[in-house]
Amino acid sequence: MYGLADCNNFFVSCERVFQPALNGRPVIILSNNDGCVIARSNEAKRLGIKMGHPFFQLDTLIKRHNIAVFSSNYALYSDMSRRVQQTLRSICPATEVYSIDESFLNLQGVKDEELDAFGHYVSAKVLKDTGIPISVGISHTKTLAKIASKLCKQYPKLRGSCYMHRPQDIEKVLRKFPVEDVWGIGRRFSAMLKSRNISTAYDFAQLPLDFVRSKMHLGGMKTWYELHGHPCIEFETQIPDKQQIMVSRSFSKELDTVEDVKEQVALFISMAAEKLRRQRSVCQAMHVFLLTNRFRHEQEQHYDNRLVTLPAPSDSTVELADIAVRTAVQLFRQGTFYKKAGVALTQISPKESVQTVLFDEIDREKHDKLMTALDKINEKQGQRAVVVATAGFDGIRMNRNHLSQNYTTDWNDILEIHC
DNA sequence: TCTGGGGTCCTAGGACCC
DNA sequence: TCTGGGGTCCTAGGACCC
Repeated sequence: MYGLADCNNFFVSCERVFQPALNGRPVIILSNNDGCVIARSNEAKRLGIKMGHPFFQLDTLIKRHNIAVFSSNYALYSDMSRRVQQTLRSICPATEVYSIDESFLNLQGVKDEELDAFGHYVSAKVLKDTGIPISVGISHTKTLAKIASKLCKQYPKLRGSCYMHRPQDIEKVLRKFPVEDVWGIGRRFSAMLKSRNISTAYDFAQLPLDFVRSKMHLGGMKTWYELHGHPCIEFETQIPDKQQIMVSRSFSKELDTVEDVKEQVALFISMAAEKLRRQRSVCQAMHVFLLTNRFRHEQEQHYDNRLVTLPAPSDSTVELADIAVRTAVQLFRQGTFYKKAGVALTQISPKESVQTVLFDEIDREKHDKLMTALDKINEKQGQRAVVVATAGFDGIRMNRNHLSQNYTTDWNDILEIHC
């Protein structure tokens, strides 16, 4: 049996833990740069606010319904996520962190007749320890467990956990479950299925496997088998290293000077390099890109980008920033307004297994020492206490006009709560 | 005025090898 | 009438996820 623990309206729930007055009130959380809606409370969902809806179009609705608005506060959400995972790990035989708000649970060792009670225990324990309400789904496969957890959100009577195992119950659920909500069936495939009158998970599961294979390939087949109760997506115990590390942002104001672009790119590559070092990897290529505002149709559109291969694998912010900034300067067009920029590190490999280059112009040992010192200082003194000079001290040019406090991670904010 | 930011896997097709 | 047949590796693009 597979379990899934899914935090309800996670970002909203995080804000509510520290501001209980928000309970019962519609709440929305905005994407970076306060661009669009990325999380909604049930009340906000009922008002018809959709995922991804542009924030600036919601003015009147927000006033009329007294909707609480927050910029995304990832420092808070990451820390709350860590707490939820900690509780889950303390009571489950094993867990697989799937995303910031979801973990799969390995239920080996829990007897069948105890699974229902166990699910409810997990749900209650996480709420008690962290203040975050969750929905637990338990079934024969990951895909079915996902469906079971979604049922909890629909039916409060289930009290935060749904153990779905009897064939007749599963069939009953699948007959009502929209095919587009099935894990693994996205927008494109649901449109294709709907045009053929396949509208529920049950309809999909009744399709001949050959059809699924021909139209939806391996991924579709896995989903099909999983809906029939045959596991195809296994439990992953260890988190694999990232094969790509990307940092990119939209800016509050478009950038049209090469200095501004250099500064932001230097900042992004520093953040990416830090993530790279955290997983003890090096990269041998980077992708740098600059984008104009895709919503300004009257303006000429550019996607200026370049893939650069490094002379040797590296994890040094100094070296990577130098290359990234020089690439950005080459890409920069005078008279162009850039709305977004980013870097992606690729060709990533473990640091230990790297082959040294014979004619290396860089003193790797020196860079390593410097990076270790830099990471240590920044860990202690807060991010960006020390930066490469090109990155400047102003941070990312981003709107975050509705930010809550860092209740759990920032010492000043913690003091304020307790005083 | 204002429209997010990450990731993964799979497949098809081209380059290249013998 | 006529085209060799396997392979591997890499990349771009499309699908998906949150």
